[in-house]
Amino acid sequence: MSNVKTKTAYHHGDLRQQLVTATRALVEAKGPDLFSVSEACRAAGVSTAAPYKHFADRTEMLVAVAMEGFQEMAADAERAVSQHPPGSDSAIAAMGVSYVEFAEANPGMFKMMFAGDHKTESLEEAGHACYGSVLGQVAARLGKSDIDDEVMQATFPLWTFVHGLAFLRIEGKAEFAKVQTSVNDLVEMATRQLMTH
Amino acid sequence: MSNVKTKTAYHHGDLRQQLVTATRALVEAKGPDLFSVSEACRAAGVSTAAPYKHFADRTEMLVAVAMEGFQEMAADAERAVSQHPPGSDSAIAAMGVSYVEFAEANPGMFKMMFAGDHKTESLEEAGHACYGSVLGQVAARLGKSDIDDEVMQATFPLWTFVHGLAFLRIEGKAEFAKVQTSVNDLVEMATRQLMTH
DNA sequence: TGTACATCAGTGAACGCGCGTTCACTGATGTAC
DNA sequence: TGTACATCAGTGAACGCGCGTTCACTGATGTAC
Repeated sequence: MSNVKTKTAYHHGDLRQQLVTATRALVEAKGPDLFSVSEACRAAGVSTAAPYKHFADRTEMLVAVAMEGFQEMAADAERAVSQHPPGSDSAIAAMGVSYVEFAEANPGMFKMMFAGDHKTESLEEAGHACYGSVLGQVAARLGKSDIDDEVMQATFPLWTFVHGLAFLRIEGKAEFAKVQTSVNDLVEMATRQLMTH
Repeated sequence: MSNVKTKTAYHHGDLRQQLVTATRALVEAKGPDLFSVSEACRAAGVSTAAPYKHFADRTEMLVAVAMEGFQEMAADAERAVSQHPPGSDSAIAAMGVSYVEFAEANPGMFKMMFAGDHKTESLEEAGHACYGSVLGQVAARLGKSDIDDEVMQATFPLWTFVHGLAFLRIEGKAEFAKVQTSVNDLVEMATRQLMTH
């Protein structure tokens, strides 16, 4: 299989994607700060100089992983929301649940996406796109056709809640606090409560 | 002044505390993963071998900083709660606000305290002590004399919310989401809403 | 189809660097008499 | 009070290590004729 890799990878191959995948695995395994270019190269089976044909530096490799994260997160949210009536509490809650589930499935990447280091215009955009679809649902829920200030004020507490839940679950604090309630129930309850004025 | 330091620090001095302070500053400046023993030594004005008279290794230095964090956090919460009627919504909200304010004042330390690396029994204890005083307030609010399951289920969403708010504010996501509502108002509203069943 | 050439992805060796930790040591301090 | 000694906090040099990045190179591929 390393044979196949080598064959397809050389020249116009998929080394860039292989490196992103390796970087992603390392970010999960030891965190973005402890990720090293050398180790990603070892994992991908190439020399330590190879990445510089695809990325300007170490940071760009991490940014590529974060981008992949935002894209997957957006896709997850889209899938979740599509199974509920648009603008319903359950649609909003479903997006929240998918957010937490993404974080639990990709804790290293999730933390990195929100770590604030390595900011890029395209990363910022990807983040806005994710948040935008939540804003859209809340607007629909409030019977509004555009995203005005009221929509934004109403959405932020929901984000706050699911973001906190994502982190606490990643770090095992749900066990620490002896909570057995499922993510689904927690998010549904909070959505209902926080949407009440 | 480095004179004074040297004079008082040598032999039975306060090098340990000086190193903790230096480590703390570095954790704030560049994060716990990028903290280096050498740099802390430079900051404290001692040789790189000196810390090993006070700490077993690099990790122990970070643990000491996290401990300091939990103690300060607990003190802040105590101070905040003492200015409100015990078991009131406003007392609970005040603890939440102090949590977020601590995080904003010590973002690096805060993230490290919840990062999950470097777990220690005494750190775990310190965390429990912090959470315990919130549980106590919620129990009082619910008219209970002990911390039973209902109290714990009621408390967790509150923690979730303020934890999420702390992180989002640290990372500047409140501006990202164009929210101007103050931390105080956000926490008070959420407390009221999440305490409703 | 065959050949000459330009392109450019990946190589492998090297660089300078800062790191965590260890070691035998030194010399200021505290204590026993 | 003075002296001899034990303690032990801090030194400075050294260790082996893995890192990010650069560099001249090689050789497979795509293209023009």
